[in-house]
Amino acid sequence: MDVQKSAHAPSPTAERSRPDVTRRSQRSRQAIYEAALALVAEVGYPKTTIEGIAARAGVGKQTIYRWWSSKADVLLEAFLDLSEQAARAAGEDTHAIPDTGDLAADLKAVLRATVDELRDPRYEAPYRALAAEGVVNEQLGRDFLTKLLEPSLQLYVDRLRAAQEAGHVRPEADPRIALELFVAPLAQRWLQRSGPLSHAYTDTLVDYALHGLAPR
Amino acid sequence: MDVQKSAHAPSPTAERSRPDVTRRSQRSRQAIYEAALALVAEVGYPKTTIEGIAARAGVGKQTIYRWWSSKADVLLEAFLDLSEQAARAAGEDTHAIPDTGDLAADLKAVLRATVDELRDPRYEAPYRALAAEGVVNEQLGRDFLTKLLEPSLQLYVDRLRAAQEAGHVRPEADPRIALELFVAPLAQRWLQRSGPLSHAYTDTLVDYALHGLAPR
Amino acid sequence: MDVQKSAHAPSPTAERSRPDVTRRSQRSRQAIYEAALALVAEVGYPKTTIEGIAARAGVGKQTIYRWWSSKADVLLEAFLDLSEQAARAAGEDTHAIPDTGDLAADLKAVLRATVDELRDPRYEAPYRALAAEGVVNEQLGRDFLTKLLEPSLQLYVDRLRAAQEAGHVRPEADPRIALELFVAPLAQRWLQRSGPLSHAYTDTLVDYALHGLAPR
Amino acid sequence: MDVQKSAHAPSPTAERSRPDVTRRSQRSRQAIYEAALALVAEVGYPKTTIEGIAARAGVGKQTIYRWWSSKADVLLEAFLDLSEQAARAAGEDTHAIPDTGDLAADLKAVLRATVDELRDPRYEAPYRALAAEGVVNEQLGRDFLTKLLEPSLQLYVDRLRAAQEAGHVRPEADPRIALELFVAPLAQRWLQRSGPLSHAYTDTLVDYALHGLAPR
DNA sequence: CCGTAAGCGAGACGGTACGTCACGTCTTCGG
DNA sequence: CCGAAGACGTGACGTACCGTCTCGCTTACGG
Repeated sequence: MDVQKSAHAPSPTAERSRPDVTRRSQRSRQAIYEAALALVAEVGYPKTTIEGIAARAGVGKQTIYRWWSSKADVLLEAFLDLSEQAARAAGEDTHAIPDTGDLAADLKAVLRATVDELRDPRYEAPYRALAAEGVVNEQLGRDFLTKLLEPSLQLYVDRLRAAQEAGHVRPEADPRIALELFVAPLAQRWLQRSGPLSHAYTDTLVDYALHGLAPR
Repeated sequence: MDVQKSAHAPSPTAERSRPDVTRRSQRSRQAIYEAALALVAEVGYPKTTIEGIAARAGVGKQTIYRWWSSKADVLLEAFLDLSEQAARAAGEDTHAIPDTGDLAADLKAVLRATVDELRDPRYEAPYRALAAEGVVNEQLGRDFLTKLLEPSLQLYVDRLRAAQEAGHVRPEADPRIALELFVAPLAQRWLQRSGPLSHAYTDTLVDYALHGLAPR
Repeated sequence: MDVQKSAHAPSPTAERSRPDVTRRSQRSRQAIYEAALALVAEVGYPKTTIEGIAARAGVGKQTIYRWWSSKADVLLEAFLDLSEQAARAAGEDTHAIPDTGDLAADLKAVLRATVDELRDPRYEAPYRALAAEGVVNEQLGRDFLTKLLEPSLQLYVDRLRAAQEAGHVRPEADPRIALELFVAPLAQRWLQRSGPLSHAYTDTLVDYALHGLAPR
Repeated sequence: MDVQKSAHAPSPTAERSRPDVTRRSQRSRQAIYEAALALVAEVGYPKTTIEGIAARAGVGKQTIYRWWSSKADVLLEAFLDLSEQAARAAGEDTHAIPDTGDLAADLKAVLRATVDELRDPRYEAPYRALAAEGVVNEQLGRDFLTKLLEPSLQLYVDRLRAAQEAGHVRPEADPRIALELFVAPLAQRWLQRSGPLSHAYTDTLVDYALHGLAPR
């Protein structure tokens, strides 16, 4: 049966006729990523427009709308792509947290690297833009969190668990919360410009978080 | 006397023809505040437009452009006005942190109240919008910080210093950094939706921050 | 040959990025013409706005700005289009001046027809508007003259020259000036409402012009 | 004192509370006339605004709205004032048409003077503006006609009647129409820029009009 | 190996909002 | 109470982008 299928079946599996991924132009995709990052860096996120990205990438607007649903979406993918490139360029486990046995030292080292990264002008503009958009746009916020932040945070969870097993952290402490004690203040300062970022600052955070504010 | 004064000295101090503040319509100003807050709550910040605010407030666009420089600026003032009203309505020392002698209890009480406030739908939308805009727009970010956040943070600084004098906090700890240990994680979770907000959560933060993660 | 031409030479002759005429929507164009003429007739030229035309035509403002430079420009083209349609509808030589051998009779016939046309409410409003705008706006005035008036005036020149050859008009008379003797007074009366328009009036003009005011 | 004055009786006699003419500031009036004429000459009629006139005249907007009903109205009065001044400056019967007994010569002389006047840059801009506005705005058109044009035209009527009595013009000719034969073409050429203005041109008009186009 | 259907660059289209300008009204002060 | 000043509600301006929609034109595949 099904003799007369006649299938111009537009969507094999998809519910909403997604374009044919195999025919996608990688050339255009890369050009769009580059244009998006460049524009955000040059004129800021709000003045970055889809038309502007298309023009700069030498691409039709439809090519953007075909593959992404919004400006924020383009930028998120562009940023992820940038991160991957950077990661690949810098060798494998760039962001894995070392385990020298000295938890405080390991955390300080990683946070110092983070501070340096946050100051890299290539990252600053798009990162801020994504963070801001995520605050207001729930869908993007979730994507930003799961695709970009969670993987890094998981590394802290792993390291803290190892420290617990080694008896360097209170066994009943929840690592998912514990890591916020030094990560959140850093993020906050950077996002809100509420104070200077420095290695000394993150070192202090680690000390306070590990040993508490109350006198021993 | 002074018959031939003729002095129509227009600007006593002004640098560039600012409108005459004494003639400002308080009626319009209030209507604009209300419209702005309502729209942000109803349709979200990005879909809130100056034209929309003007229409809803029954006001000309120019009346907005005359007194504010941007949508964010309007919203910031509207929010400040809302806060002031709320403060006046709730009696004097609403936000002062109590000092019962038990620092942990006092902090937990305040943070629980903060959690409740962050969940108030009247505050959520505009607060998020302002926080997001401040991330990307440096000028607004600074205003947001100094006018809205700093006064609250200062209360923590004061309470922490009192605790230091009472010997409940290590004397060498910097209160400005110390407060970030419990304030920043809460802010972060709320802004990034990276976890549930609850009284239990903030209680935990206070415990971790005061006593540290390392075993005693 | 020419394998690597790569020449995407964008503008062969163009001076400054004119829109692509081949992609122009004829549907919109006609709708704009109709809306413009209707609005001028209904509310008058000064109260006719580009926004109004766009709204009535169901068209974006930009579609007007893309193809025309001003309200007057739209109206001029709309009026030209209207004239062409009317001409096509009325057969070929509508406006050609007949040559029965009796110059006075021929001129009177044509001027009577002109009087009737000037009273047609479809023509009155846009025609007045264009004439008025042309007085003040030199560029439009020239367009109005060359595209709309000159062709008609040329018909008078032709007829007068034929009359000269037939010995019915003084051979040294300049037809370009001569025609003004009966055309200009009619135009003037109509534009300035300085007197009633009637067939008797134009007949009189022709008589005066052909035979002069001085007694014979 | 005067605590219970309360009398803000708005309109003592008038049907529509016209302001008290006796208190009118002549200083402001003159300043407004000058500003209006200057602006029309400098930036053109459409870009001349009431606000601009008020600012340039050092006058409140209300002072203009109190005494005039529209921009066109201001300009008409300003122009009338200018004409009167010019007339007063140039002695009495400037514009009276001479009667030397030679009608053609007299008309040529007057029309030559008119051509010269039409070229005076002080007159050109406001005159054009008023003529154009009058075409489209019936009320102003009538005022323009009766206050500015009719008095001049009447002079031609008078001169033509005198010529009729002297037997130099056909007795059955209607002077009101006859004058249009040379006045309208000149006006038309000037308004529509449909040809050069020169003394030779107006001379020709007079010859054609007086002696006709048909061969004698 | 050739037709056909996709992705593509381009950009016109119906719209919405922008930020500015001028309108005509209204209110405040000073003379 | 006139007049200078100018804030106000209104509405049009001309521009910038939005997201959708054709247009040819490559370009890869499947009969």
